Amino acid sequence: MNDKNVRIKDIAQLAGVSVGTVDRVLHNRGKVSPETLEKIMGVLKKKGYKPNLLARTLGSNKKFFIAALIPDPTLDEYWAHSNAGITEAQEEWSHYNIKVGTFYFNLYDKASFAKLAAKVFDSRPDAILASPIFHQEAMLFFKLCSKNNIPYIFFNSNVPEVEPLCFIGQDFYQSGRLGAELLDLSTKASGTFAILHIYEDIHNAIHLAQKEKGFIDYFLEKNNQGFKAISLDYSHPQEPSLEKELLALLTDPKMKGLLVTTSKGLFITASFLEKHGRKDIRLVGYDLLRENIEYLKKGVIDFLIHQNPKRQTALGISYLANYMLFKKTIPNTDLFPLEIITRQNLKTFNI
Amino acid sequence: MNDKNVRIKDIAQLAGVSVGTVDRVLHNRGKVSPETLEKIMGVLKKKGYKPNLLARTLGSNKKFFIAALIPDPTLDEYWAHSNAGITEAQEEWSHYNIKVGTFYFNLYDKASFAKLAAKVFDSRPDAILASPIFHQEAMLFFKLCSKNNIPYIFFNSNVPEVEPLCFIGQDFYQSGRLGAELLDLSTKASGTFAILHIYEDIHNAIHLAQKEKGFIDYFLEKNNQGFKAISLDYSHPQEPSLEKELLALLTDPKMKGLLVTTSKGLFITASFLEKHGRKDIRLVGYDLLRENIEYLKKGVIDFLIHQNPKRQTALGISYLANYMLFKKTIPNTDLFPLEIITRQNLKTFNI
DNA sequence: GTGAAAGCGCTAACAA
DNA sequence: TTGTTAGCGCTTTCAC
Repeated sequence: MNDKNVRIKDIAQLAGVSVGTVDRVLHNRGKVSPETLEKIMGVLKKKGYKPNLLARTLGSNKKFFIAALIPDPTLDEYWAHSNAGITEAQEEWSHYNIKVGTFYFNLYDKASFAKLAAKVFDSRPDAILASPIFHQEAMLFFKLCSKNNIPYIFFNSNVPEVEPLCFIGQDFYQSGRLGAELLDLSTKASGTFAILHIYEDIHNAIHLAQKEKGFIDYFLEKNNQGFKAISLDYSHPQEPSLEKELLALLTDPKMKGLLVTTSKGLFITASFLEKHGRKDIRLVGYDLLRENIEYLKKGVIDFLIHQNPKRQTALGISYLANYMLFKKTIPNTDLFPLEIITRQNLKTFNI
Repeated sequence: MNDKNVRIKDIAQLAGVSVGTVDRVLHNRGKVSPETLEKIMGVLKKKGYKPNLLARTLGSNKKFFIAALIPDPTLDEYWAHSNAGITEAQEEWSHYNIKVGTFYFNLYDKASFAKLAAKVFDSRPDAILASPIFHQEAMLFFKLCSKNNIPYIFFNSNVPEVEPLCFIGQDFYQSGRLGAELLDLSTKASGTFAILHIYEDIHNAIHLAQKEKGFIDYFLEKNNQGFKAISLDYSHPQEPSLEKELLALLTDPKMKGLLVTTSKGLFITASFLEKHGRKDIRLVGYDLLRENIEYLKKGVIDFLIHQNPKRQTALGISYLANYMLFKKTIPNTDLFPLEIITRQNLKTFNI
C-alpha cells in the first residue's frame, strides 16, 4: 500500500507522456491519439488516480455564479428560512470561488416572477436554484435556460416538464398520510377527521391535492374502523364566512381532528379552536413558523410537520457547487425526511 | 466594490513588505517588528483580507490523521451506523489530505478499550473522534491525549471531566421527556406508564438515569391528572425471570404504555407484547434498528426516537477537519434534534 | 527581522 | 498530436 497519492505527474511518467496530455484525457478535450489515450486510461485506472480537488479549483481559477430565484423572504416567514439556507451555503462555498446572487420575486405576483427571471438571465449565471411556484412562467423561463445550457435545481415545488437537474422537496402524498396518522395516533376512539385547505395560493394546488390524497388514502385503508375523511377548501374566503364554516364543521359530534395544509390556515384554525375552547379537537399542520410554534407550545396544535426549508436550499447550492466544481452526479430528486415536531422535541431543533 | 479577492501579495504591496512577512503575522509566528506588525494589521483589516483556504491547504501540504475509536460495528447494528458515518466523512475529507483510521474495540470489554486506545496513541493521530463508553478507562486515556495536545471529540457519550473539544450527542433528559410525551399523546385516558431499562450495559447508566428523570418529570408535571411513572431495571436478567416480571407488570389494569430505553430491551418487549396480544399497551423506544423497524411496521411499537448515529460521527469528523484545517471554532456541545419515527414517515428517512 | 524563491497539484495557453 | 511552462494563492525554507 503506497501512502502517497498519485499525481498527474506520476501518471504521465508511467505512461511515458507529459502532464499536458494526461490532463487532456482527464478532461477529454480530445487532441490525443487513440494509442496514447488507451495507454493513459490504463495507467489511470490501474493506479486508481484521484484528482486533488483543491489543486484543481485553485489551478483552474474559475469563478462560478449561482443565481437563486426565490420568493421575497421579507414577505413571508417560511421563505425567510429558505433564504437563510442560501446565506449559509453562500458562506460555505465562497472558498471555492462560488458566488451566489439572490433574486427575490413577489410570492403573490406572477409578473414579478417573470421580471425577476429575466434579471436572473441577464446576470449570466452558471447555474440556478429556484422555487418555480408559478408553473407556466417557470416552464417558459427554464426552457430558455435549458436551451442555454444553464443547469437548474428546483426546491419546494417542481416543474418536471423542464427536467431540472434535481428536485429537492418533500413527498407530499406521504406527508398527507403522516398528518392523518398523527391525528389517528392521538385519538384513540374512531371518528371523523378533516383536511382543510385554507387560504390556498393557487400555485400550491398540486401539492395540496397530493397531501389530500395521502390523507384520504390513510383513512380509507382503515375504513372498517369507522374513520372518515373530509376535504374542505376555504381558499380566499371572507374572514367571517370562514369562521362560520369552521363552526359548522365542528358541530359534528364525531369530529376528532383536523389537518391544515397551509401555514396561515393553521394558525387561523388554532386561534379559532383556542377561542372556542375546543380542546377535544386534535390539530396537526405544517411548518415551524413563529405563530404555529406558539400554538404548539400552548397545546392547541398537537404536531407540526417540518419541511426543513433551510436545509433544502443549502443542499441545493451544495449540489450545484459539486456539480460544477467536481462534476459530481446529483440525484434527480431528493425528498427530505418528514420531521415531526412536538412540544418536547421542539427545542432540540433549535430554530 | 472590488470584485477581486485580496491576496497576501496585495496586502504585502500595500504595506510595503514581502509576502513572507505578511504570512508571519497572519500565523503570528513572531519575528516581526512592532511597527511593521501594526502596519500590516492595519492593511489586513482595512482590506478585509480573507485567506484562500484552498491555496492554504494546498500550499502547506500537510497531512492529517484522525483516529476514530469506536465499538466494533460488526458486533452491534447501532454502531454499524456510527461507523457508516465515519466512512462517509472519510470519503468527503480525503480531498483535504485528511485520513481517518478506525480502531474498533469490543463493546462489552473494558480491557479491549484500553488496548485499542493504546494502539490509537501509537498511531500518532493529529486528532481523535471517540465514543468514550468506559468512563474510567476513557478518563485516563484522554488525560494523556490532553497532555500531548491531541484534540478529541466525543460522540454518543461524554466524559466532561477531560473537556473534549466537543460533545456530539443527544439531550438524554429531553429524550426521556419526549418518550413520555409520545406515550401520553397516544393514550387519551390517564393511567400508569413505565420506563424500562432492560439489558442495560453498565456504562450506559448515566444516560439511562437522565432519560428516566426526563420521563418522570414529564409525568410529575401532570400529576394531578393521574399519571404515574414507574422505573424498572431489568439489567442482565435471566430470560425467564424477565418474562415473568413483564407479565406481572402488565397485570396492572391501569398500565397504558412503556418506554424502553435500550434497543435490545425494546425488541424483547415488543416480541413479548406481540406474543401476548397486548395491543392495548403503547410502546415507545429508541434507534432505527432492523428488528425495531419491523415491530414499528407491525404496529407493536408506536414511535421510535432516532439519534442519527451516522450523522453524529460524520459531523464529528467534519468538526475535527475544520478545526485542524481552517482553525474553525467548534461548539462545546452539539445536541441533535430528537427525531420521531412513525410508520408513515419511516421510509422518508431512507435508512 | 525580512525577503526571495521553490513548491503544493492542477490547468490552460502556447510552442513545437 | 504532444510537451513546456507560467500561473492559481499560500507556506516554508534559507539566506541575508
